Amino acid sequence: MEQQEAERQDERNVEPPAEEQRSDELRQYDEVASAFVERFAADMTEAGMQRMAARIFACLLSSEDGSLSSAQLAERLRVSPAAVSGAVRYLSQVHMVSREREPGSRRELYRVHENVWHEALVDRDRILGRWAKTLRTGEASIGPDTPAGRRIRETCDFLEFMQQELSQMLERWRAHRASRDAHEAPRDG
Amino acid sequence: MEQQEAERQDERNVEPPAEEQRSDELRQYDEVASAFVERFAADMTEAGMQRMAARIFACLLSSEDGSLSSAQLAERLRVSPAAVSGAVRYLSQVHMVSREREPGSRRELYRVHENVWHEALVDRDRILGRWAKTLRTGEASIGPDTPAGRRIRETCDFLEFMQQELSQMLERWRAHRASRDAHEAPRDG
DNA sequence: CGCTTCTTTCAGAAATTTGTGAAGTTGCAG
DNA sequence: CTGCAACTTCACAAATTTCTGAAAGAAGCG
Repeated sequence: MEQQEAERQDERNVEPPAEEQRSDELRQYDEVASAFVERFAADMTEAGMQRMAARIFACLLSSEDGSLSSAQLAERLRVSPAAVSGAVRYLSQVHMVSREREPGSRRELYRVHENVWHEALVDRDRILGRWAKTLRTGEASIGPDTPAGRRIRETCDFLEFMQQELSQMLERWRAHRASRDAHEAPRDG
Repeated sequence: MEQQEAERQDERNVEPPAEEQRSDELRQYDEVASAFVERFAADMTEAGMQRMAARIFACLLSSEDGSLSSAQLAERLRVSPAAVSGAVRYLSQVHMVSREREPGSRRELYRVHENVWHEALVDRDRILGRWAKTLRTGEASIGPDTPAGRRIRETCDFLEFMQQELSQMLERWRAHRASRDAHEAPRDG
């Protein structure tokens, strides 16, 4: 229920012309990853996510080992460290990215949580809970026996139903993935 | 995965002091419904929905028979008809509100779709589909056998799993509701 | 037909969000 | 303890979104 106006950022900074020559590591990144990052970030943005947060998340997702430092992100996305900092804070708050410290270094690594989607759905669950609470209160104050009250209750019932289903779905996903992995990679175990 | 900064609009125009005296119909509205509308709208806004759209949706949801005219909405929410018009257009696009014409009148009624949530989830399904498509393309271009490729595929697999589950969930909801209604209101059948 | 009523469209003002540069903070290292 | 490297915070600038007033567009009614 919360996608935005559809299009918004089509041709953004997806400029391939590698100005002078950036760090070696980036050569490969510029080639293909950037295209994916910007496109997937656009999808997420359209669905209501903050743009910079979406870009950073996509960038981490498509990175070699799922984690990058602030400086690396700033370089790849061509934005200031400040922008990275702000977006990462947001992503941490919603449990999509975790921060870790490289032992003997001042570098901090941001990593996509292994089960991002699990985390994301837990948050979603929290949101649904808040909505349900508001709706129950509203139903009571408006009057449970009025048409409006009934309509609100119906909505609330649905949300609570969905909340239950959500956790069961995650259960099934874990099972699904487990059996899939057992089948596809029977070696090693 | 797309809730916003948490707080944003706490004390907005929830002013109870009824200026001079507005239309009779509004007396009751101002009392309690407005509080609910603004609060639920805030919840939805925090989850990423456009503010005005959220307010209008909440207002319709808590209205006597689930439908109001542009003028009524403008009056209740204290905004210009123009703002209503824009938000309603958005709500129509995402299938949360439908417009209907009162037969012998120039009035147009906006109505919350009977199964708003069904509609909303269908849209959600569409979004997931788009994401999955982007991810598949990305997986291919980045390389299915790279760590990043595998991570992207995992994400995609999950989304597609969720897409399937979504429709099954709606099925179960219909069953759930049907049995509930049959139990709670066995008369009339 | 033209008047009246209700809604939409459009240009622009206001408010909000987003991103930057610069200064500040933290912590390793010599 | 001084220096440096990496990240964060802050004030401000830019871009975007959101809402309004005014004018135009429909549609019933006399």
